[in-house]
Formats: sequence, structure tokens, C-alpha cells
Amino acid sequence: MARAAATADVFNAIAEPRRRAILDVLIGGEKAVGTIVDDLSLSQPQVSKHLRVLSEVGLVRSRADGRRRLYSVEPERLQPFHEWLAKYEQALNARLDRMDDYLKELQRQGDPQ
Amino acid sequence: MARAAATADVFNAIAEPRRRAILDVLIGGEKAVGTIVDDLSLSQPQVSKHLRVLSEVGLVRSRADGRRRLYSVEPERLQPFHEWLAKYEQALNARLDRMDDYLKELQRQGDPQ
DNA sequence: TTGACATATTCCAATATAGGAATATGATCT
DNA sequence: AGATCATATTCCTATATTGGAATATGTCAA
Repeated sequence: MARAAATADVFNAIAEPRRRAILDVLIGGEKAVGTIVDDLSLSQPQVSKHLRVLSEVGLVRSRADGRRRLYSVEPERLQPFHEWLAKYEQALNARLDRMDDYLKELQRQGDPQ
Repeated sequence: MARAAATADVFNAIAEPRRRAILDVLIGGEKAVGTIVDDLSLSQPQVSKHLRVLSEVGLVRSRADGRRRLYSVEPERLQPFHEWLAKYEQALNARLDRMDDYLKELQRQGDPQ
């Protein structure tokens, strides 16, 4: 079997660095395809294809504006990331706590009171 | 050109669902390969290969324990992901604020004081 | 309608992948 | 040393991908 499709879920969609770059550009607000092309120095078809992927997983929306097409980021769709990451923050905090305890213990022992 | 390597960065490493599953299992603490195999009903080579990828991007560590090998999660390495996500929280909050202002404005106008 | 501009899609080649099967490596015990 | 258990690696196939070039679609203006 091959790797999962880029459109399989948000995790696969943001694995591609240029797609993250596009999202980063869109944080500034709604932008036309051509603007993204200029900002990132990517080819127009490349940008359109990446936008399609982002669109399929719901990370961006688009609306027509004359002959242009304005894309904007849909930050609500980042929810899965938040949820997933939250689990590891707990693990991380627990670890930091243990580290803290350890350091305190060292300090206590080193202290010839 | 082909897709970026799974070992290219954390983003690519966690794009694969089974790798996320493995990380999830490891949140519970250090575990041997065989334990992961049992917990997730994956093949042993599959798990070893995924662990290798996770290891290469630093998301897991391993230490020898007799003939077993214990893996643990290294949540600090999710920092890039965390930072990336933080940018979008700001964008999201800004958007919610604007929405809030808009709603208040509507309310104010609708209020025949 | 014709032309110009903006974006999307198709076709192609090269590549990295995930999983399965078989096998190699490493460690422990007798 | 030999057997066994635990894990890692190699070889293979099928597949999805990214980027480039060319082209199609869609929209506005004269």
C-alpha cells in the first residue's frame, strides 16, 4: 500500500511545506490566487493545486470576486490539531513537573541546611 | 518531484495515522515494541518501521531493556507543531473578536434605546 | 464576438511511501 | 555453542504524490 492521500485528513494536508506556507500567507486575510503566487514565488498551477487540497479538507474557503478567486483560511478546522496536541501537553507538563521535583530534590540534598 | 520524506520533519511524521496511534499508546509511558504490536494489532515490522521514523524526527526515544527495547514519547519535539498552531489561534481569536464586535454593533443598532 | 486576464485541470515523469514476507541482528538462558 | 525470544532490516509491489508544461474553463472589457 502507498501513503495516505493528502486529502485524507488535515494532518496529511499540512504535511506539505508549501501548503503551510500558503496558509501562513492567508493568515493575513483573504487573498487572490495571483497574490499567493507572487508572495511565495510558486507557479500558478502549483498554488491552485495546493489550494484544492486545502479546500478539500476544509482548511480554506474561496469566493468569487470578478475573475479572481479569493481564498481565506478557516481556522475552525484546526480543531483536530488542538485536540490531538492537548494530549501531549499533559504528558509534557507531567514530565516537566517530574523534572521540577527532581531539581528540587537535588537542591534540597545539596543544601547542608 | 515526489512527496517529502516522512522523516523530513515532525509534520510529515505525524501525517501517518498509525504513527499517531503509536504515539498515543506511548503517552501512557514507556512501552516495549511487542506491547505496541499487541495494543494496536499491527505487525511487528510495521511497528518497528514506524518507530524508526518517529525516532528519526526525535518524537520518540528508546532504551534497551534486556532483549526488549523500550520506547517513550518525547513531547518536547512537538514544539514546532505547537508554534505553528499558535499563529492560527491568534488569527482565530482576531476573527472571533471581529465577530463579537459585529454582533454588538447589530445589537446596538437594533436597540431602539 | 474577440481578446485578455485569472484560475483550474490534465497529462506526464520521478520519487517516496506503507505493508507483507522473509530474513538478519541482538540478547538471554541452558 | 545452540535454542529461543524480541526487534530491526531488506526486498518487493502498488499507489499517491509533487512539479512542470500545456491546455481548458471562466470572467470581464472593447
